[in-house]
Amino acid sequence: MKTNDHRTRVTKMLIRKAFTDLLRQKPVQSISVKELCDRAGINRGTFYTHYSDILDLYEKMKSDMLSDFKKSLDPLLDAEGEELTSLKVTKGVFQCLKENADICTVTLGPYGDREFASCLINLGRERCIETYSSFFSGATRKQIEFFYAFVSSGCIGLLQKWIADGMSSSVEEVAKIFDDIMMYGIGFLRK
Amino acid sequence: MKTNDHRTRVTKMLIRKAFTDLLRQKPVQSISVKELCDRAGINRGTFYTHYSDILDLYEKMKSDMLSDFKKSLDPLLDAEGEELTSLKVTKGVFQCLKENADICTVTLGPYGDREFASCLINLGRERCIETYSSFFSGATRKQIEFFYAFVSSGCIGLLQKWIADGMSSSVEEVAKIFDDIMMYGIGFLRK
DNA sequence: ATATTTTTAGACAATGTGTTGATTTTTATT
DNA sequence: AATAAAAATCAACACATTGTCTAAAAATAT
Repeated sequence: MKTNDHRTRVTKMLIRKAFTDLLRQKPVQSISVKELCDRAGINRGTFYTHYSDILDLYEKMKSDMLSDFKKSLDPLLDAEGEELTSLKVTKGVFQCLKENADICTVTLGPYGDREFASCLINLGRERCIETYSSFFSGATRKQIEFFYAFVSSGCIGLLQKWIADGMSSSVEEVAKIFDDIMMYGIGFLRK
Repeated sequence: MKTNDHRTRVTKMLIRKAFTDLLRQKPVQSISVKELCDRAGINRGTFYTHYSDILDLYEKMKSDMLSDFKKSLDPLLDAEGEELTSLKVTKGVFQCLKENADICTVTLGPYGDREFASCLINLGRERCIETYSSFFSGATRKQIEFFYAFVSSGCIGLLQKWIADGMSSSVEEVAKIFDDIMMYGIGFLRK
C-alpha cells in the first residue's frame, strides 16, 4: 500500500474531514466507524485497511498535527540573530495557532483532550521556561514546576476563551494579555 | 420507587463505586452498561430502573458532587464576621478539594471533563472575581474575562500537578503558591 | 402473614464491530 | 493500448452491546 497513491490520499482526506467534523459535535469515544464512513462516503472495509480503529485514527491525526505545528514553529525559535523576547515568541505561537484555527477549535474545544492541549503548548513554551529557570536561579525546582503547571494551563484557558470569542481579538492583543498576566499577575488589571 | 429503600441505596452505591473505579481507567464514553454492571455485581436490568444510560448516571453523579462541594464550601464564604482575604478562601477551597481527593482524582484526571473542572473552580472563585472586578474599577470587561479565563484554568493546572504529585504538598503551601502566582505573576519565582 | 417493591434471569430485535472473500475500479508499467 | 498490481467496494459472517420486556425470586413494609 503506497501512501502517495491518489486514491489513498483522497480516502484519507475524506476520513479526516469527516472525523474533524464529528469531533466538533462529540467526543472521540462516541464516534463509531460506521458513522464516520457513512459521513465520509467510503466503505467501512476501506477504513480498516488504513486504521485499526477510531483511536488509531485519532492518535495518527494528533501526531500529524503536532509535527505540522512543530514545523511552522521551529523557524520562530531558531531566529538566532534576533533577540528572543517572551512577547515575540508568544506572538509567534498565537499566530501559528490562528493559522491552524480549524484544528485548534477541535483539539482545544470541549471534546479535545487535555494531554494534546498541553503538548501543543509545551512545544512552544519549553525553551522559554528553560530560559526562565536559568534566569531565576533562586527559584526551587518545585516552584518552577508549579509555576509552569499554572501558566501552561492558564494559557490554554486563555486560548479557549479566545477561540470561544471567535478569535475576534488580534494576535498581538491576546499575546500581550498573556504576557502581561504572566508578568504582573493580577496587577495586569491595574494597567 | 422509594430512594430510602435499603436495596436501592446499596444498588446505587455499588453502581457509583464501580463507575468511579472505571473512570480512573477510561473515559466515560468507553464505559459500557454491561461492563459497569458486571463490575458492580448487579443485574443489567436493575441499572436501567435507576438510570437511562451511562451519560445519565454521569450527569447525576456530577451534580451530586457539585452540591456536596457547594455544601462544604458555603460556610467558608458566609463567615461574615471575619475578613475575607483571597488567601483564606483559596486555602479553604483547596482544603475542601483535599478532603474529596477521590472525587477530584477522577474529575480532574485525564478522563474528567473540562466543563466540570471549571464548574468546580467557578463555584469558589466567582465571588472572589466579583470582588476583584469591583476593586479594579479601571479594568475593562474584556480584561477581567481574559484574566479570569487564565487564572481559573491555571488553577486547574496547579491542582492537577498537586494531585499528580500525590497531594504531598500541604494545603497551605499550594494555596500560597496559587495566591502568589496570581498576585505577582512570574515575580513569584523571585521571592 | 401479606401486600408491595426491588432485583434477578432470560429472551428479543436492533445496531456496531472487525474480519473475510469475491468483484469492480483505479493506477502504474510495459 | 494492453496488462499487471493495488485499492476500494460489496455482501456476508460471528460476535458483542444496547435497550426493552416478562415472569419469577428476594427483600422490605404494614
